[in-house]
Amino acid sequence: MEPSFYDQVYEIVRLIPKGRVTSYGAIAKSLGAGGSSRLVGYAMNNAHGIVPKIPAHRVVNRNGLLTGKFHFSPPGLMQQLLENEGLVIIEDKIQHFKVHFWDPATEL
DNA sequence: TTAATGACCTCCG
DNA sequence: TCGGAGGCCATTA
Repeated sequence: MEPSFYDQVYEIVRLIPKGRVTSYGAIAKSLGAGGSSRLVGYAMNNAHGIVPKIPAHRVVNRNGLLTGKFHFSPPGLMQQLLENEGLVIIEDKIQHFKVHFWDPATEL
């Protein structure tokens, strides 16, 4: 099976350093997909059965809002994991998001 | 092959 | 400032 968009997304998410977060659009752009931000989220949907485990909790939307937290079980797990990384989450939104933001296109 | 889906992003009212 | 609708592209059935 050739490396598909999904594999690219998985690899990028796994490269996210601890205590850092990124956005779907940033990942898509770094892959050269630009407008395929939805594909990143769609890939995360399949990431539940991917190994090694994908730190999807480090991937949020452009506003730093935990839009996909409801896909976790329990839904509060995503916030809990981010807080464990040293991040601050209030009302399902990452505080100082731009400070903890990790741009794969820049870091890589 | 066509049609439908989606953990988003951006624009317009 | 807040809310709603459309568009983007790859994967799956």
